[in-house]
Amino acid sequence: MNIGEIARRAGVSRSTVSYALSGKRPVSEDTRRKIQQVVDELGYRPSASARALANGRTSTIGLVFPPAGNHYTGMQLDFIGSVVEAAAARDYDVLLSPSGVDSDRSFQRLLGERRVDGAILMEIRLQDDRVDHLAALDFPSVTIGRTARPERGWWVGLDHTALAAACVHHLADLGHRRMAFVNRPEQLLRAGYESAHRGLDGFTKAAAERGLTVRTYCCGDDAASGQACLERILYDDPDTTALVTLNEAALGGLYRGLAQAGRHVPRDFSVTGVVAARWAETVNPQLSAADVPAAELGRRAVDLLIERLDRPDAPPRHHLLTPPISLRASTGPAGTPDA
Amino acid sequence: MNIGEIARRAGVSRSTVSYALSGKRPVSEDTRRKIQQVVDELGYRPSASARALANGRTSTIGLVFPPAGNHYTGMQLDFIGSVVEAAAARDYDVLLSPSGVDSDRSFQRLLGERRVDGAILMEIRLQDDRVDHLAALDFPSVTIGRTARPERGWWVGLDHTALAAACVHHLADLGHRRMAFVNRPEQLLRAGYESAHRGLDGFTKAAAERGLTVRTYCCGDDAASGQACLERILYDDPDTTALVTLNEAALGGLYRGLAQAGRHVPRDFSVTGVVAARWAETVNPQLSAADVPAAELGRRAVDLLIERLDRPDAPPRHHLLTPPISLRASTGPAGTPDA
DNA sequence: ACCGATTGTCGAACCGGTTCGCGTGAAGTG
DNA sequence: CACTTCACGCGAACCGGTTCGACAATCGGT
Repeated sequence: MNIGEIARRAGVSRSTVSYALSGKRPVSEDTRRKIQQVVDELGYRPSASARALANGRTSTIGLVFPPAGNHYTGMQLDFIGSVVEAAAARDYDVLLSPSGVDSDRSFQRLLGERRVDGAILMEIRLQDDRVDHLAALDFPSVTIGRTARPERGWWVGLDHTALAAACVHHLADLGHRRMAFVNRPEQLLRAGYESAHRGLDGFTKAAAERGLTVRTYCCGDDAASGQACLERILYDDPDTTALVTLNEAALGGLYRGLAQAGRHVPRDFSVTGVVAARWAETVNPQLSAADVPAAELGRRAVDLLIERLDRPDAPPRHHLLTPPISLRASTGPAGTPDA
Repeated sequence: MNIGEIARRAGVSRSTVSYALSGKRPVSEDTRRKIQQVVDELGYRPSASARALANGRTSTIGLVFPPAGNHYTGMQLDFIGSVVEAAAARDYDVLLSPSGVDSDRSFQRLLGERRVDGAILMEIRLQDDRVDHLAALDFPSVTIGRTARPERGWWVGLDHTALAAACVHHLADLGHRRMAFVNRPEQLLRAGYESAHRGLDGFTKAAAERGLTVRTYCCGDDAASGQACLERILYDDPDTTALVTLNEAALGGLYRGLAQAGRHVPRDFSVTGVVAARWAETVNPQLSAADVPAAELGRRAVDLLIERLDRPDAPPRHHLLTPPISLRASTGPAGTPDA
């Protein structure tokens, strides 16, 4: 069931079959029909490996996603789903690669063995050797998130600085004066994860601007850590009346901690942050938050990558999104702290 | 940077390079070292496409996951993560394919174009044309979940019947006499999703066995539907004191509905079901539930598939798991209904 | 000193497509 | 009717690996 077989049965040469199927050269209507008929009868489909070898394109894009041991968040699932779908719509397959660092085995496979035409990277760090490596190789790639020097790159991303600041302003407008920031785990912050850094930055600056009293915390990516973190927040400053978080996975724990401390949301305590909409709607009360448009980011990343593949020396493009805060039920006016 | 280049620089033939790297024939220590040195210097890696074409193996497995439009659940993310990791550990890549039906374009790509050596299928239905199709082709595959006739297949799965029954018994032992079952969306039930069917079955049979009064519901995969569903449950039978659910995504909504109806969990109302541990720990109070060992299922699926690839006519194998109920904080003794 | 076995390497064919240059027969033109 | 033009299809080379059969050199044995 290879192209030779089709050629034999249709009574033409292999090249004619190839041209008939690809349309890269004209073929008479008669032979085209004959070939198509044989192809349909046998259900022939050209081998992806052979084609890739011959024309140097695999029609596959690599999705490099966070290394193991990380707890995956709902956002990441939405990314993956939307990337795969958008790619499929453009006739590309998606190869998953769990990869942390540059010298990683699976990263080597992707690039060195030329399994993919281009790559999409998630979980970007401000200083990211994978990104530098790919840039040095001039390998077509798009990042979801941006490094400290995003000028020459192709990326889609969220303006975490502005989003965290928007959360602060939202709370400050409601009268909150003492608030906490619950970040991703310290390990990720130290590693330089961009969302953790820029989010922290935006929070800190906006808080200073508004003259607020704030504390910032790192928190593990799970419910138990969230609960512990909240206990610590109230221990460090019992007058805290609000928090901003980037940590989806800790959210349930934060809520539990508040409930156990007898703080009612939103009457006694306001919670907001940057979280995927689906997650925000799951907790009780529903979270007022900047909804991460994960599906849209994924789609746009694919669009950019394919554009880059089609026109190899197009100038870099990017999309920076700043979704608004969706008001739900987790924030409210600050009461008098000691009442 | 192909094998010919390496051969030239090392002063040997292409075949010698191939043998030196694969070890499939002995090569003298001297030339082996020389070749290795050149390879290291140039950072040479053999092209995956060429290799796949030559020896007919892609070293890639396909992961067929649910069609678009579905809300993805946390479980699915854990599957994907663990599959990718387990595959990477065995030197396989994972190709994602969003696919519903047999005749699907991306399904055709996977099989027809021979992009993968084998496949793992998620979201199995009792009658599943994809599974039948693959079986007819004798294409190596493993399903996560099992069809109505699983005897001749390779699969890993959860015993949803037993798990749902265990939930019923757990609640009945606590004294609950009137309970509801919250299933996945009706559309999925009608389509024949195995977890929905077997779960419903197990629930119904166990309830009959214990002489309980029960109602069963289908519920959309999101928080809003969960909330609506709970309202309906209490409207249909205000004396309901417990529920069992398979629907992770609706869980938050169910809880919210209970809170708004003034029912305290677990004092006035018990909730249990079959849910990924991470999710069960996120809600407040934490859910007592049979924890879906998604990561383990994913790992085992990869192991089975690779075993099947390595030994093409080994007899079918499978793993049926029945995780115990983890007692957390969402179930408690039934009070007197009218008190 | 001769012979058979062993060891290490090479050349060629093959996997299944794509693409380039060329030949052939029919149609168009003066 | 001879001559260009064009449309169509063919054969061969190539992509970058793997694998098989053959061959030369070395070795041990008698």
